[in-house]
Amino acid sequence: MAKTASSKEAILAAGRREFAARGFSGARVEAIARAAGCNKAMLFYYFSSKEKLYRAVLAGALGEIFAELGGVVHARLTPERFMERFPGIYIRFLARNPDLPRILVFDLIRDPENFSRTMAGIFRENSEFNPQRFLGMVRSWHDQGLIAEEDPLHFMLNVISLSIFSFVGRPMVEAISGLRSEDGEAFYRARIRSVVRLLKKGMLK
Amino acid sequence: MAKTASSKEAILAAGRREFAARGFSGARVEAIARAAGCNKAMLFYYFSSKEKLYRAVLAGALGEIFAELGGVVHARLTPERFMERFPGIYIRFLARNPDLPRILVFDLIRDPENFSRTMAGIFRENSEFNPQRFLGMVRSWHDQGLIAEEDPLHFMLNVISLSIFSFVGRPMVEAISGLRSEDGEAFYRARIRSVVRLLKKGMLK
Amino acid sequence: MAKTASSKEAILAAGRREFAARGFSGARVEAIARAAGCNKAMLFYYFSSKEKLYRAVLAGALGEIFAELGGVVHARLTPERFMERFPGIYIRFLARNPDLPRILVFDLIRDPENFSRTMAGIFRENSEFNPQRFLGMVRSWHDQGLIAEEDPLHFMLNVISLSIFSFVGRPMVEAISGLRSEDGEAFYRARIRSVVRLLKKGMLK
Amino acid sequence: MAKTASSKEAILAAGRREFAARGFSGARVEAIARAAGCNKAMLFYYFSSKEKLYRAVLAGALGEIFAELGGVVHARLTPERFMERFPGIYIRFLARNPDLPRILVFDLIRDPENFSRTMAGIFRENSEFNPQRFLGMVRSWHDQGLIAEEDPLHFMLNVISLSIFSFVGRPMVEAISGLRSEDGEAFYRARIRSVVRLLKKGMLK
DNA sequence: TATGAATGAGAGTTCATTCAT
DNA sequence: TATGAATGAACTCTCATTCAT
Repeated sequence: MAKTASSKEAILAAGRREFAARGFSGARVEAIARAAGCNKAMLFYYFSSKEKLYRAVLAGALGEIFAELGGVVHARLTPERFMERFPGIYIRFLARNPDLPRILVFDLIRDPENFSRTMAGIFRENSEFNPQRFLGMVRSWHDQGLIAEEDPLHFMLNVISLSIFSFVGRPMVEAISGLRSEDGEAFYRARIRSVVRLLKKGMLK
Repeated sequence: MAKTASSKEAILAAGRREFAARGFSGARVEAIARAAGCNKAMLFYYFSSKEKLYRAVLAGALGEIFAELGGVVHARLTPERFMERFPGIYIRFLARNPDLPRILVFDLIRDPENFSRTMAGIFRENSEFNPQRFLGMVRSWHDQGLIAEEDPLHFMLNVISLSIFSFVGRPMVEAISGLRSEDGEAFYRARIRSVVRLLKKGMLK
Repeated sequence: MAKTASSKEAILAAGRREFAARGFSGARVEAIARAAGCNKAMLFYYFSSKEKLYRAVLAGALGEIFAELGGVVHARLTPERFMERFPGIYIRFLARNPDLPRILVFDLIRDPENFSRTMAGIFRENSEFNPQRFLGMVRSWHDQGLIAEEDPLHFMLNVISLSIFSFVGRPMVEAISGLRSEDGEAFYRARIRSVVRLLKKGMLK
Repeated sequence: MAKTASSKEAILAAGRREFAARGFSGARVEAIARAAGCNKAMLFYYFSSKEKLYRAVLAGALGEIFAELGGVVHARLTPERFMERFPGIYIRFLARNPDLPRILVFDLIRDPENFSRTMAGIFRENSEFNPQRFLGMVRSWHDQGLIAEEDPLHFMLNVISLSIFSFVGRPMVEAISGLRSEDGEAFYRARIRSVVRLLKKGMLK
């Protein structure tokens, strides 16, 4: 990487790519170091183990995602506005950072405990997105008769599933359908449109 | 495993569990053999490599899923009926076979090419579910003005995302929300209800 | 090593030599395997870690020593007879097995806790030498007015020091004195004579 | 360490402790530096290698020991006086500097050649203790019929073994006997008494 | 005199795979 | 069909040492 960027940052970035591509066990410390343009030993100098580097990468990934979410959620948000904006912001963000959903999903499967712990830590440190506040908002939407879904957990599962699985599941659906979707921009635009329509029509009262 | 089951079957079953829990690279041949109650060498005797055992496991998993799907899709299916039945069947099936979604998603990320190839092979051998026929059906639903989504790829992404991500994403949403969902049956019932309602209200015209 | 000897034995023997020559940290797993005529991985196959191999070596060394001691100590032993025979048997045994005192002393310094634990284990399994019985014997010798030293701990320290330090300390004394002692047999004979005389004259009443 | 002590001194002291506890190979340069309160690089700045630092530590240890010995040996020394005073002085000195016997014994085993060379160097620079003069004294004691042991090498081995092995062998004897000796002062007093009595009774004519 | 960052060689350990029986 | 022993390559990690400042 650029000589100006500190080695630590370079390792973190390279680790993110490698872990996203191969998962924790599949990733090679050697490959990460090479990609970061430095010595294997530096990785241990800064992160002391592959595991800890991985945690740092995961924490970074989650941190970015929730920083992004913080921007969408604010006091006077209506459910309509939320459903119009969230999928676009989220899907575009994941498209710009394709490693993120992979790392998330890999870890979600491999070690859910660790995932939860890391997330809890993120929320503690990141004041921009407050999950409790958001949950309260969803509940009040239901109480005001604005949305059909009364359980905020399922509300969120619906929203997040549609957004995040767009990425992971795309090859699956392509394989099933035999259709190759347009690459890049066109696909995301269509995807966002489809999700927004489904959410608004399906969840607003 | 049981002395009655052949070693080969025992290895396949153990492999499925191990691969689901740790992914391809994370899985250990030794652990699979031990769990199968036999010698490491037997694994190579029957499957000749870890990679080939993995492919057999993945093929088995996909085969089961599409056999299940075959039961839902038939000539006179209406979209309403499809949306009422699919999530329930699919979610309950995945709940009974929790290793399946994990293996799918792991492999989807790790090696999408292989995933597609394996799927294509499945379709060739498995006459019960014909994706092309199903796609045609979705298109005709749209042409008849029964559904809002014109692109069958996004139609399927919507349906599948909501079902499969229920499993993978549950710990994520629990971590965000701080809510522990009811375990097992109650959760699945609620999940199915929510997905069916969303799909019917959101995608039917 | 001989093809007939099992690899496990060969590794144990090679480990003893290597640990004696270089201590625990100085010893190289690679070197042990090479000396044992087998692959590094075999060492882990049988002993699972360098540390555990080391413990096995130490336990073996201690076991041999106490098996030897068991031969000297019996019911009707007089202190005179003990002092006449013990140094000879012990010194000759250590001379035949020069790795033993080195390993003992290395470990005594490095990890006294581990040393004690290992010894305790040896005594439990090795019925030939019963330290408690021997201690009782020493006490009764003093009560009968046969020996001057009333504390059995110091009695043993005296006896053992003179025997074991003959080996470790020899290069030290040679360096101080500038004298090169005769190698091998002649030295041991002289050493045994000197120790026996000192013990008998100095400790018998 | 203390800001007043120069870094060089601090490193030497820390090195002595670390080498004594873990031997040459077991000692870590990093740990020494940390214990000395300074940077790893400083260690190389002052001593240019781990090996050279070790030699400096060993030389220091031996120097202190022989400086101490110089005080005991003087022209008109009688063997009786020597045996009365030497064990006490030596044992108390080692008790005050517990790292010394460990380093000595570690090195004695690991690299006797180096040990001898270092010792020779010490004697050349340290006029207070002249081993040749002392040996002549022992020989003349024998010629005058004052002591039983005619070989000065065995005379010294006897004296030194009993003193130095008190430290190294103590955990061994405690493990054998199951007795925990009194800690500290009481043990040393008893040990000195026992050694002095044995030497005087056993070696004086 | 002091430091944080960097390095290369090599350490212990793991792992898929094969062999002899 | 089954097994315990063996292997070589690769892996994560360590460590003495050096460099730039």
